[in-house]
Amino acid sequence: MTEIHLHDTMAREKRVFTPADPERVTMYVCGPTVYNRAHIGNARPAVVFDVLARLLREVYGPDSLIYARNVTDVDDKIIESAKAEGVDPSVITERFERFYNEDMGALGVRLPDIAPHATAHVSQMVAMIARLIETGNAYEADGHVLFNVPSDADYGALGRRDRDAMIAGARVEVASYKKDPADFVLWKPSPDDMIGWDSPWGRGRPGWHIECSAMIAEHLGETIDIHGGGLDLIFPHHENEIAQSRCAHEGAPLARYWIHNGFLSMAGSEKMSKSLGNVVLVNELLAAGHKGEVLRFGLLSAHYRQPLEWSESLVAQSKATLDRLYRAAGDAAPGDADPAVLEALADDLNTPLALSRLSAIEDPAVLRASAELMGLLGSNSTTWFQGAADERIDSLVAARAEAKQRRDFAEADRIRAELAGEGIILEDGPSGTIWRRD
RNA sequence: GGCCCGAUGGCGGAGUGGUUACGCAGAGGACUGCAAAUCCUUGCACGCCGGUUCGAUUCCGGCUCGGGCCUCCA
Repeated sequence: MTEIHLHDTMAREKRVFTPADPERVTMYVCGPTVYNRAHIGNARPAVVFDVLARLLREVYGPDSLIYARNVTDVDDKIIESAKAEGVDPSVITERFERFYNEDMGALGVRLPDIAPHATAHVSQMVAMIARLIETGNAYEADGHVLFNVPSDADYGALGRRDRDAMIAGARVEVASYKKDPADFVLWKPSPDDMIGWDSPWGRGRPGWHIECSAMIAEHLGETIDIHGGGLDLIFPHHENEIAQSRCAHEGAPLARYWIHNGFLSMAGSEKMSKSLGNVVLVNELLAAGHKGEVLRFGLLSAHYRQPLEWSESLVAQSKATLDRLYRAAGDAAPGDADPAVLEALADDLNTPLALSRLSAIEDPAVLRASAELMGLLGSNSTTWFQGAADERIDSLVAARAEAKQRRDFAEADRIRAELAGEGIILEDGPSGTIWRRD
């Protein structure tokens, strides 16, 4: 069996991946908060962990992985959007979850096995919060329930920061009801006109961090194999998840491997973020005519832990490379994957190396199977280059062939130029002329 | 301010204590009626300053620049 190595954020080094149970590998990735459309930076973790899921299925068997990616469908930003539109929050969350799945689907991201929704797990959250109060790790104050950070001696291990650093750097005013400035919210009160649930502490709604802890315990267990997400989630989100889960589960660690993807930035600027307004939405890129697979290739062109600068030229290069790979693959059915490609992926998901190894593959069937490990080259090449069939183009191509036959090159070139004006490129090969959309 | 990460040729991007991938773009050639595609050939790099070493892009230290996190941003 292929040995997988993964960089574990907790250990700060690459470790051999050994699942607790090879027949039931568990992975949880923090999914979207559904209140707006995904930008290309949001797509990076979705694509990266999609590739990891494919790798795990390749190595351990298709049915041996349980991959869960949550949907955060209760959140203050959602509440604000709903209020702004004068609709129920579910209208917002259902709309943007659909958009999210459409956009990610266009990038070749498969749906996870489980997509738990926060709103469907409030009772589990309430139970976990109650348990944390019991164990002395949480307390009720002013309608809120807070996790008491000093009660957890191991707090801060993932992000490697001590309490003084956390407090010294705090850029948000500390709420007066907190016993300790580092304490974070597990439950907060909701006014009557706001979405909320009844609880032992009054009507309210859960804090963000408890959602993931409760859903992981419900669907995957107390200790999972892999927990993933973006680098920015290390602190506070994952740190808090770890503390909640460990304290509620008698010290059982939440995850055995922590995997974090690096950030995507826009060329010449800083982090792409909603608050900075420098976002490029996935659906906008698609609408501009970029194929989802091209975007996927671009996202995989850098190692997942490296920073990635998104640019027009990255998209253009990705397309050029993918075009060449599709030509090489032709319409061959997938055969056996090249071990060198699998080996690159097994080495901490080294997709740039894996992609480069595709170039060395001579056999179309092997190329196709190897690329499919990364969710690439899934179409047949005719569809890739031509899209929908077009009789008008076919007949023009036929007319040009006739013109060529009678050596009327002026007419042949006229037709070729006419099509070129529409972005159609002709290629004369030994078996006739084929066309493609540029 | 604290913690963390990065810096490789025109561009993207692996990797390595000593012969330095691969792709895109460029140049030349073959092929083609001309192109396109393909094939062949080809130029181009390891941020700066020290140190360790027979030898450093690779290890160590410092610096510069860039990026991320510091309570709900992937």
